[in-house]
Amino acid sequence: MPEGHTIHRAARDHRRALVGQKLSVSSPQGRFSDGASLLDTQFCETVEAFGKHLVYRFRNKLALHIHLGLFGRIRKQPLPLRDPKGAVRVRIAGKTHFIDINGPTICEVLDQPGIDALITRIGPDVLRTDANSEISFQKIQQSKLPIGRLIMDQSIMAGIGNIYRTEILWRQAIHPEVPGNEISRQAFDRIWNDAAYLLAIGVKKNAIVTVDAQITSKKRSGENFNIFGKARCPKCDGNLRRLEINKRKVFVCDTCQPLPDHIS
DNA sequence: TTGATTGTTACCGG
DNA sequence: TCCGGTAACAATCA
Repeated sequence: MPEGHTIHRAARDHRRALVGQKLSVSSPQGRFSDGASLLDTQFCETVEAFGKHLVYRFRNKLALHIHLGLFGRIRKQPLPLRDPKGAVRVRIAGKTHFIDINGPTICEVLDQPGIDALITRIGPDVLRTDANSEISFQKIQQSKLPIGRLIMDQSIMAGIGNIYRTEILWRQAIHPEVPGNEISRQAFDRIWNDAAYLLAIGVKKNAIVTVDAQITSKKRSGENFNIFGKARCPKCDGNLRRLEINKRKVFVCDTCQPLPDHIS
């Protein structure tokens, strides 16, 4: 696994807690399909992420595939086991800690062909050093859809979510409604590189932080945004505009992210 | 109790 | 085939 690789929204030491350990994997609320094949005590060989998908590979050559969706959470706690809090779909217990996975939208056991199909289905992951960004650029260049939609399409490029979409485009002074086929190679590279930079920070801090300097972290979670959910642009102090792309909120500063003249 | 939300997929129709 | 729209699903918090 490439170093520095993300485990989406998971605790930083999640991997260390699992890899190489003898684990008991259970499904307290019976929600993963084919669970029986993983219920026996197993060694976890790797925990790897492909975009927002998590893959836990076990020595028996099967893998647990998790996608947290909007609401899923991973919680790690020291042993001894406690009662599950909320809807725990999977519980993984190691030597010193146990991990509860609450409310994932995908929770299934895959064999190798299944994993291969998953990796093929999603686009290049901005956090992977082996990602081929050229594939993403080609798809964007061939599309008239707004760039704000394209960079969040996980089959085009994997990793960016709704908050990062707004924040990256603001940081790179690109209006979210510019069509993909009007995005230059240079602009695409800035988006890709900024995404890789910000997501790596997110992995390290286990929080979404898109401001450059460590300003106040008055938020409980430690998260810090420039314009997402805000009223005024921190750069020009102008009013931000709120729009919707794909039924999701997007913020834009029309001054700092000008739309080309020929686009109304 | 209600609404909003760091997400994805399936399906339909133009 | 592409693209927009809608619905379904999920858990938690304010």
